[in-house]
Amino acid sequence: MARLAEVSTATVSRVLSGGKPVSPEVADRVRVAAQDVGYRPNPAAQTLLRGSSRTVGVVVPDLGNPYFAEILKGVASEAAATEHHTLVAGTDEDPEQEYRSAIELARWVDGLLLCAPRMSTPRLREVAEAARRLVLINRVLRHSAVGSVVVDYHLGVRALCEHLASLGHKRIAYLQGPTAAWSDQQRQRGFRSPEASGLTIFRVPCGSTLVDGQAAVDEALTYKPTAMICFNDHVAVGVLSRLRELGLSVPGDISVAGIDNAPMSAHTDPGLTTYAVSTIELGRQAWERFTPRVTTATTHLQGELVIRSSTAPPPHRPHR
Amino acid sequence: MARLAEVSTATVSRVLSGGKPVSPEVADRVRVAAQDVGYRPNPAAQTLLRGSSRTVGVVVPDLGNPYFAEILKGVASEAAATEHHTLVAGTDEDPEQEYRSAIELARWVDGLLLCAPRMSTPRLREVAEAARRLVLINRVLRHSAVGSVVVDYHLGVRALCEHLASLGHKRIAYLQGPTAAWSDQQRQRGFRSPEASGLTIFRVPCGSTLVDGQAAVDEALTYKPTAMICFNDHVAVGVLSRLRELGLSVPGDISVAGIDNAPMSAHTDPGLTTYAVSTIELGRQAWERFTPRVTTATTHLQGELVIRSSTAPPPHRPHR
DNA sequence: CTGAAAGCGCTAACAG
DNA sequence: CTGTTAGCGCTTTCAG
Repeated sequence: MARLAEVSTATVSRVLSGGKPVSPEVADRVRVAAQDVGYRPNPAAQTLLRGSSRTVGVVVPDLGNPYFAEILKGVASEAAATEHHTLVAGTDEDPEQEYRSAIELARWVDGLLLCAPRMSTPRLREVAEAARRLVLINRVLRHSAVGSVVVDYHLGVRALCEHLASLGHKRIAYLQGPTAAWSDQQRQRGFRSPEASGLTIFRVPCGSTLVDGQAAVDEALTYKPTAMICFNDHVAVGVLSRLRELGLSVPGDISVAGIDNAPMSAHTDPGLTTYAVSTIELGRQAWERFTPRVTTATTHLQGELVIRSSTAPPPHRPHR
Repeated sequence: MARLAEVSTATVSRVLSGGKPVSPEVADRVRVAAQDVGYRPNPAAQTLLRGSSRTVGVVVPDLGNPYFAEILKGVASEAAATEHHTLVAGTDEDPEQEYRSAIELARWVDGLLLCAPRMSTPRLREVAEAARRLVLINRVLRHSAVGSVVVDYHLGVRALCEHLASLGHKRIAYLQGPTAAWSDQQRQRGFRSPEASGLTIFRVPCGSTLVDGQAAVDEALTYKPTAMICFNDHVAVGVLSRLRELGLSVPGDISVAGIDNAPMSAHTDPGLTTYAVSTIELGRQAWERFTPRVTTATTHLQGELVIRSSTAPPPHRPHR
């Protein structure tokens, strides 16, 4: 290709990278030749030289989960806008894999976006050392050069509690997220707010998926709650489905609320009351934390209460 | 690090890559030193030398779409199992971006997995030339070294037609997918099957999302169909939601069927009759097409009819 | 403005 | 078994 245009490789490089002093005539010749041969520089060589791959890494517990899929979408789209690539890894909700994937990707990428709800703090710190730049989702770490974007889930739970209390509910079942997940603890903080003080909260082990929700309903019902707050909307959809099977009506017999406002939540029957957070915004914010000018501090994202028809005053007599 | 263990860089490389003749004593010393310093080889340098990045690229129209998210999950997980990384790009359903992303990633990766329903065949051919290895999802291209994994959607439509016909339906609205999408044409092939011969099909422009489905319902109803077949389950969920708003009961007044069997489809009310295809399997199959031993030919994936409660015999009198 | 040459970090080939 | 050396493809000095 350098041969084709009869110039040195250095000149080709100058033309293609742009903004270098090259005579217009030569520049054109090079561009034509490049087009002809379909020449594109080898990115590995560029990376080696520059010390930057123009790539960000995204590590999440489950790539199939729409919540993370949307975050990924937000990041990838921002990244693409500045000629960056996006490397991904799913970790199957396994702390060991969270660590391995993060460490592995860290070597490749300019910046790492990590959602690792279960990784231990020391290991997280190791990752922070290994990565050029690290941004955490829904988790914080005291460490220079580590930024965080966290959703203030305790405010969400608080808002849901206030909403349910104002409807007259007293006994609330909380379907917990994955054990030891940082963001579940955030949610639980909401139950210690003044808005929740008149409520009795029954904690039920659950998880983060539709199937988890479905499975946890029966245990939750043993507490005779008049409302359920679910770890997220997926769980809530599973709950609605199981309640329907049991012949209980929502919100007639029992109210159900989710968290996150998943796309489907506006279309369930009944429509799901939830705490809406914008995952696209989350992705965008996370991306911004990679740019040098932005502080490494923690960004707090607030959501808003979305009241649909899955919540209503409790029945006068408890069901059954 | 080589200094720390008092050996040459070549020896370090031999130890770390494994399977090379090194005395156990030295090997241990190197491993300890590497551990100490936290040394990890520079992947860009390795890539440059090897000519392979151990990376696959995945290009899909919408990273936020659960359908593609699951395919991505399947591929990423298979890739990780063999120490490969996964690079992604979403293309916002834009043919131009489909092309640019594909060409761009092709330079980086060992293999490219491409779902580009709208890209023109000549451009697709260009991508095939640029990529070391190319696998297409739901699309075929006559070209050596290009494999495909396609879902036989015409069989799905055929099965749905047979199912609806056997229930006594005659007037069916089909809510079309994105214009010019290859996989929509596949579906439409199903309407030319014998099973559909007794049916009158009304084609309604729609799209691939929940919101598209919601919006297309009113036009579809002008044909007074007794059943609707939707491009995919997302559309169907949007349809269910709009029909509910209109006060029409499913399946009492009208039957609705989807395609794909999205995770949520078992949990809608009523449960959605659909044609189930395994996206995980799709991802896995796609991955297998990257391994040299596997032929580049097209793999056909079949789904199966899943009958839930959104389909039933038509009402005796048409609604309204 | 352009070419020659060094070197990014690594591993394969070649000596020893 | 181990060290030395060349070179992967590019960009960036440094000369001219």
